[in-house]
Amino acid sequence: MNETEPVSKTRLRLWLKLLKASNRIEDEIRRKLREDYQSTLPRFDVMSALFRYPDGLKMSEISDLLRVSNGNITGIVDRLTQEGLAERASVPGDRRASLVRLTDTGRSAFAEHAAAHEGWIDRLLTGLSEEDTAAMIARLDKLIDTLEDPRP
Amino acid sequence: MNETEPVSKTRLRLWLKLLKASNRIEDEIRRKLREDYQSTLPRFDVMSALFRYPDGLKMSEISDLLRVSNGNITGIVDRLTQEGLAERASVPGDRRASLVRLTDTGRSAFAEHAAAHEGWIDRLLTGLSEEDTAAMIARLDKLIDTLEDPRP
DNA sequence: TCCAATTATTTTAAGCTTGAACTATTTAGG
DNA sequence: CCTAAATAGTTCAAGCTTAAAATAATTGGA
Repeated sequence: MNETEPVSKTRLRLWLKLLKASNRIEDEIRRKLREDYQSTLPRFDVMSALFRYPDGLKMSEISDLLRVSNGNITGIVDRLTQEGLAERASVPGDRRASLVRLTDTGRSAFAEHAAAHEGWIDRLLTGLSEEDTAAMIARLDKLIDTLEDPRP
Repeated sequence: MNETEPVSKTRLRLWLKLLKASNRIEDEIRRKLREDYQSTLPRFDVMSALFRYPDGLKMSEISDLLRVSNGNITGIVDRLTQEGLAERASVPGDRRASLVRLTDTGRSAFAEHAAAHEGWIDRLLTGLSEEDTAAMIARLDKLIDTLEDPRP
């Protein structure tokens, strides 16, 4: 590649490769969730958040954690509760809010999905050495730090 | 981090960071496209593909390039043509197929969006050094190679 | 105590996304 | 030449996603 490539072009190339890699992995995860569990990645993400908080999360806490809109969470939680995987409970002292928890069924279903998910990722990333994996993690940490920094 | 972490956990951590970084950047790109151009990332992607092929692409060529379903492309191209940014033309000798091209309006709009897009990526990735950028690119190339390898 | 401002969630309209079914057309083999 | 199989694109149902509007409830200051 040309040594005189402007740094903005190099960064664009980095972004396109980042996008390509994450899209390829995500496509595979979505396919496996659908085929093996008749589920979806957004449901998996919501269940994952709820799994980490056994006492439950409020709707807006879920949307904050997952960085998606409240309206989106309403729809996903509606479907999870319809299928008996999650339930809404009232919040003492605040009739506006509701607390969402996984049911026992939901917890065990998620535990199985999560184990399988880890196996899929393990297989997909087998081609990277441990050194490359560690080196990527270190640099992604730096990148994430700069992305989260509110300074311009 | 614990030296004895299983390699599958390390790979899972890598995946989650990859996802976090690409989601943060993508969210910002989507926001800027909507606020500055009243456009969307899928439209940008389709226009980008068409921009690179001035003689046009068939519908299924667009869906192959972008790795999305034909039905999705139908909808996006419908809206781009309704807004005068693209047009469909017939394919000599094959009445099933159609060829999609950007209009002059579409070409100039995309050129502006693409220049802005490069500037946004440049700004978002400013926090990474040139060494780190190159090191990431090299490793993402390896990762992409393994993801594209059809061997199990 | 009252009420404007704020908050929590749902609803809405619009865009995107998939996989499957459907329609129209082309291709290839008998 | 004929027709089954394959192909190109559209339509459909269902799920996701956003931002904004709407509704119900809470909060805090005058």
